[in-house]
Amino acid sequence: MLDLLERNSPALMQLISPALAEELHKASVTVKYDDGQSIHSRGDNKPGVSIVKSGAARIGTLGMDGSFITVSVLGVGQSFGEHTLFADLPRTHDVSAVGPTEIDQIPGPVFMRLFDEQRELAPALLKTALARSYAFLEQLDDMRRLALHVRLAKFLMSIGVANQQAEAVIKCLQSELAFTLGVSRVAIGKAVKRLHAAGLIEPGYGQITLRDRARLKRWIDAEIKIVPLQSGRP
Amino acid sequence: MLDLLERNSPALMQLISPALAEELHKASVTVKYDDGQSIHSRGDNKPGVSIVKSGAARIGTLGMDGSFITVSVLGVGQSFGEHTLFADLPRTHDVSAVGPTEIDQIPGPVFMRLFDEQRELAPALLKTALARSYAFLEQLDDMRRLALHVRLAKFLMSIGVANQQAEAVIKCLQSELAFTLGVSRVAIGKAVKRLHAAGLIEPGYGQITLRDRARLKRWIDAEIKIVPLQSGRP
DNA sequence: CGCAAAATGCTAACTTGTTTGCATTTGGAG
DNA sequence: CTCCAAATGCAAACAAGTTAGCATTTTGCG
Repeated sequence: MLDLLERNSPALMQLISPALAEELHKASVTVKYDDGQSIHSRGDNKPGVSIVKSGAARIGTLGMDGSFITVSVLGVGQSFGEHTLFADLPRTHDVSAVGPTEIDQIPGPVFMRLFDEQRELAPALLKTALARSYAFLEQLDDMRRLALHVRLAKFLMSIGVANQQAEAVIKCLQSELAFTLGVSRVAIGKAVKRLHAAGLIEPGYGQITLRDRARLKRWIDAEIKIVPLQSGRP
Repeated sequence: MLDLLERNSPALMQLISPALAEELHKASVTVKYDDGQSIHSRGDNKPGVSIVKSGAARIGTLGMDGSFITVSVLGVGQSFGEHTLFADLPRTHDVSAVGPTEIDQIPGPVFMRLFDEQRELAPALLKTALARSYAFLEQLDDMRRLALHVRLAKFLMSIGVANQQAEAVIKCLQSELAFTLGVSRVAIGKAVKRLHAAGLIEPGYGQITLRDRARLKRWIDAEIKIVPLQSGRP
């Protein structure tokens, strides 16, 4: 499943020591879910933190008309639900399993006890919260500022990142891209055509090839027209 | 200045004890800015936390073409820049003063020392970070899901909240609303006309009157078509 | 291979936003 | 009170999204 936001976000479990990770796991109740099964519903009022142990969790909002808007898909090690403890909010989103999934559920009071005892938890939680906050903000900015084909290019770039070579083949359906970027398939089709016409990508059946990632990056930077950010600290 | 996001967000300084607030102030360097003066620029790499002592700070992104997109306007007691310490990010936005403004600047190492010593700081920071995160998310959701006139209604509702009576007069220009919601004045004009036609608001010169806030709320809930959230904890 | 299902391409009619330009209304300064 | 500047209203031409429907290409299965 493609995801716009969590790709570059750190996972809580990777920010803490193995010992603390084990503590968290021991403090939790592990629940198994089948594909598509509901983990939490918007409006639920049972405070606690959840951590994806295996599989993935789709976070989103279910409309009364049956529509569903995905906010993010969390992978192994990622946490959610912190806002029920620290921000006095109920569950704000619907969460469901993507594929067979195990979730470590840590009840509110238990988590708060660990939070008080284990000093390394606070900075790790802050890091995930702030990184997400920034990812959301960037997304908001992009939606206001950038044309769809530029947002698409940016997204494809963020996926193709793992690859070292200039060319990168991305296996994805246009309908998945549409869903992820929150637009229709037709609109994605047009955006793909534009990027193809610019010689940046090569569309295929169930895949898109980035022809030259360095060139694509330069093209994106030129389109975005704001100062590109460097790495965090020197 | 109207702001979409911070209206319902807690301010760091209101979440901590007066003693700790004083500690933070003592640890900081207070800098004065004139209206419009730049406080930070995107890409700056000087880690630290800033707190609005008086006035207000506009957070946004300046495009190379001169365009500026406002993300939020922070009022007295609100903090920013935490991500430079906890999330390993450079300054991601341009920040400038709205009116004569004083900012308490706390250098990174000093803030981290206080963070380690003062246990109440972590939960307060988490609360602000998570509440902002949720506000951004809701905003993203609304942009994808709701028509402009519904978003406008929701925003007017959030402003008129302080008032106890059914009617509430909101002093604001349509161009300010346009700026805040990130659309053109013409689009706001059309949205206003629609809400007026529905008998929900009464447009005026430099103001908009909410005719019946309870009815407006019901109308919004019906349009939004997702489960309205209740208060945080019972 | 041959076929059915899936994915993509494309068109048309429509909606809602943008920009531009100008007319009209309103409030306040002199 | 008069007049000017600001705010609002409105229209036209355009841009970019939506839904709906259907043609075409591709893949994988029997």
